[in-house]
Amino acid sequence: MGSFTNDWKKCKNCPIRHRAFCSRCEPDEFAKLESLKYYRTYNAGQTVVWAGDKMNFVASVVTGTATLRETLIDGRTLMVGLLLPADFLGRPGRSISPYEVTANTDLVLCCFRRNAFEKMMEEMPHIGRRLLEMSLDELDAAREWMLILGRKSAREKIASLLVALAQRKKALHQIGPNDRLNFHLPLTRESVADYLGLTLETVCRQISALKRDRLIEIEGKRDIIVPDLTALIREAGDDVGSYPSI
Amino acid sequence: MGSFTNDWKKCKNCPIRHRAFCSRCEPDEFAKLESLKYYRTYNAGQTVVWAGDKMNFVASVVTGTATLRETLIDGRTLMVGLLLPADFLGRPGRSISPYEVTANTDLVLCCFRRNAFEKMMEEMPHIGRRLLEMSLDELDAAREWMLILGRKSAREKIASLLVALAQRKKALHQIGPNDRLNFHLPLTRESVADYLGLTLETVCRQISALKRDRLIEIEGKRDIIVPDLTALIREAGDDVGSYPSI
DNA sequence: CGCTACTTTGAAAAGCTTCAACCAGTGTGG
DNA sequence: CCACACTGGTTGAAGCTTTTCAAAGTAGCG
Repeated sequence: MGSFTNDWKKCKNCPIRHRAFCSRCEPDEFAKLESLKYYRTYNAGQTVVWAGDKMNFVASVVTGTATLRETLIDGRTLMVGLLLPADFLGRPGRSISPYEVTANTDLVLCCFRRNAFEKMMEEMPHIGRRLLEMSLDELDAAREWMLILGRKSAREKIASLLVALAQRKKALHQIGPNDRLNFHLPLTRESVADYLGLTLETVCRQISALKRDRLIEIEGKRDIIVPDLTALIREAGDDVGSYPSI
Repeated sequence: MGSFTNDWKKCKNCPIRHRAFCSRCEPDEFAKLESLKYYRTYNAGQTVVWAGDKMNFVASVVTGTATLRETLIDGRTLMVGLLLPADFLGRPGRSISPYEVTANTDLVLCCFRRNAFEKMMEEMPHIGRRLLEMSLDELDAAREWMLILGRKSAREKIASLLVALAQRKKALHQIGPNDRLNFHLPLTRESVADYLGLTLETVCRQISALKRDRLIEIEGKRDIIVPDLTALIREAGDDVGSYPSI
């Protein structure tokens, strides 16, 4: 890559600057970060760490997405987390990763050696505070996901995932309440199954059923149109009122 | 209560001092904590906060246990967390509780007004750091629980819960590898079901099945004896090697 | 004694998975 | 260029697991 394509490697141009663990750092602190950070890139499908392996760095996702996956002895697996840009990977104070981390798309990580990061945390209280906030957000998200996994039917699970993706699209693209709401499903049917604790056949059938019942339309295999988000939220078993700005 | 029963109200005698958010505080910091803290007590079954309600304090569990519960519009519920002594309740920076918190047994909380706590966090970096550690532990636990909810069979779910309780008993009571391993199940069948995403009938049947298959023995309704923990771990679908000191 | 809360068990029904076949699109080597 | 394999997706039928509905047993307590 020519240097003119590397603008994002300066902290001040970094696309995740305002949401990552470093979002509250001051200019002089960014200088320190700049001197310690390094980038790693992975291709879609590559594994970042295996479950139980040592991981000597922590990182922010800069671009792309990664999945956290847990496995039982007999091979059954479940995705337990999805890392989006600005999300944090790794854990200060522990070197063994309890889950397998895989690049879901092409992935760029902004990395720090774990020891260096821990020392930085001591020096810059901003970092620890932001990291606490992010962890608590993830904890809330994990618990909401537990409710989906433990109590929702297959149809409700699929609807919940589609609602979540639709909400994200809405938030990112400032889509008005009357615009046509569409988005790309960034996962294979198998990954959806892995995410929701279903089999891929059940995922297929339920997506087909939602289409048949006119709750969604599908272009190609992966592009979803939601004609009536409120109806889809109801199908997900959620309270329409609990969502912002419907 | 006479003052002679209140020894635990001094931080230095507090039973959770070495594990709670304050575990790394210095003597002068404890003085500050002592001046701001106050206690609340709840009876078994009482609600501490309703989902969506404002909560103007944060707290440590001193004695007893509490449950975090999420609910769908039609009334289905799932326990998404179990707070044991030393665990933290509430969230700095947010006042609305996303879940219902209920006292599972008689419960004593060591409380701080949220504003006061947030100011304390600024002043004492120890607190934030310990809280981050605790949150990350909880996040790992939540993700492990997601695997149980999403991929395990009813029998495996029950076995997993019993293994977890057996492990806790072992850790707390220094039980040797050859001692008889028994513990009290601190939940009704209905609560177990709520915890594992099952119905209470399924819980009953699976407990009966485990008993029939000699993987557990039962005294009364709630006292469990585990003759062979390794066998029970296998029944839970877990890797025996992943547990410490079997 | 007769509540009430908790537990157990059975039978039928629903829901999801498993096994199997098949389709569509894409890339590859003869 | 076509045949072939490969990946991802769809659909059907049978079977198994869990839920639902129903009935009845047990223990603690006023």
